[in-house]
Amino acid sequence: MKKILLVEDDPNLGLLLQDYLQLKGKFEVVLCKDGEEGLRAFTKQPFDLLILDVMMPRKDGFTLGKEIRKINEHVPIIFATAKGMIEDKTQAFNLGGDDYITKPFRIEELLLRINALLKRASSADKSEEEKQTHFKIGRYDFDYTAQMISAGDFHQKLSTKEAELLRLLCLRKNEVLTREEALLNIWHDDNYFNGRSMDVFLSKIRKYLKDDQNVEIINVHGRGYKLLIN
Amino acid sequence: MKKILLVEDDPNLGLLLQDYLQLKGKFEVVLCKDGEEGLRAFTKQPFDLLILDVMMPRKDGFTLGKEIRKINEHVPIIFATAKGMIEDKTQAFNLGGDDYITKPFRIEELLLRINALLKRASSADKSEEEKQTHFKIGRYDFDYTAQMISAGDFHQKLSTKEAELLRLLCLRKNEVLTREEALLNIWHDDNYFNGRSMDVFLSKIRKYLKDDQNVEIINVHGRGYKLLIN
DNA sequence: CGCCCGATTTAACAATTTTTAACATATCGC
DNA sequence: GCGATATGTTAAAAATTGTTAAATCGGGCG
Repeated sequence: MKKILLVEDDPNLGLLLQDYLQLKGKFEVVLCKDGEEGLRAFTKQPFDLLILDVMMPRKDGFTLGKEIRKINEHVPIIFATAKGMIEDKTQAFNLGGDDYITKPFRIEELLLRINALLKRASSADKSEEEKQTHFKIGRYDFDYTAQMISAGDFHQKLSTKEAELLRLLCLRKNEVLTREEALLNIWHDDNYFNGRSMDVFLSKIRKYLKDDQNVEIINVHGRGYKLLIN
Repeated sequence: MKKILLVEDDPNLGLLLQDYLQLKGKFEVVLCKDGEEGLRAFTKQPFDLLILDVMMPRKDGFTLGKEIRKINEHVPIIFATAKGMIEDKTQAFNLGGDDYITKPFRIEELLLRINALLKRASSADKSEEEKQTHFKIGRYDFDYTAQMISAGDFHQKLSTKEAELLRLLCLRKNEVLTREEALLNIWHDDNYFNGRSMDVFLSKIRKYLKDDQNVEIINVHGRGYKLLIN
């Protein structure tokens, strides 16, 4: 669960945002009522994203942002600013891949930006291997994004779960993909029923790949599966 | 190159403006001589900006503007009005971020406002990613502001919701646009009926794009949609 | 006002995807 | 080999999505 630091001096707005982001956004939100408090919170625990009100007593949002940048170069920041304050000041920050939003704003709009920034941040630190979307499986080509297996003019569309499972197998090809890893990755919960569901998908995927004798998904009893190629 | 629709009944002024804007402004300018003709042109092809004379026979500029706003919420409009006509009437429009200019005006003044509006439309207070208004979708061009899909001389007008949904898909192309994100963004409320409504729009958009085999909107079961290009 | 029109929503039904259930088979420790 | 557990396969049930048509809404116009 992602953790957000929200620094906003207006308690009405602050609490509203906190509630909304916790409920709708499924985030853990720490609320601070001024810049000083915000800085203390930031030094004490890690956050995935910061939302800083610009107009605040004691320490304004831009100042706080600059201080935080000295401690952490990468954490994404969203500045909430009144109209007109934008042009000059934000320039300093826009380089860092941060964002700003002008008050008043729709709360859905804020959620959108949060997700966009978090996504950008997380895709940046994904390992090369996890970005791979095309796989060669014997004589088949598997396009994870398009959810499609092809071989010559043969095309087989895959459902989302089929594609996700096959992708994990490919990433671990010739090694064991544990049932637990697959379940946590795709179903986000390792329980009996999800396990049985996965078995059904394994069965389907094997059917799709049955025409190439050099491709096989074998079971490693009690541990998981291995995609063997050649 | 930006495309402007100019609706002006005085042929002298109309041709003069058209020439000037094409030469100095580097715009493509379509000239219509009354409101009816203007509305027809607007529904047939995409425009980045409209200049409407207010005093016109058959259908005046304000009426035309209102009708156009019904079909398209976003395209920027400049009204050319005689002195004194301004205060009351324009109020209805000023909300939409439109502009007006009083006749007689210096032509440089008009050019200035055009550029200001175009810039505002594209940069307002939005984050980098959200500024984009033109998208290439396979062999189609999608103009979000004009709410129009084009390919060669084929033009398909989109409703507001259609355009917003397609825009979100474009912003996330080849990635998942979650149902929740789309619903919060466009409907501002994620519930069963809005979800079903969205499904209907998806279906429509797929029809518009069906003639390019390289373009596909696939479902990611339980999560959302992916716009695949190539 | 009542009518028309297009945009959107609601409803109905079809198709697809995923889960659950049922039963068959395999593996392991003993 | 035997019982317990794990896996393979198929089919039915449940949930989600696709599509089409009808109902509704709201603005313009006579």
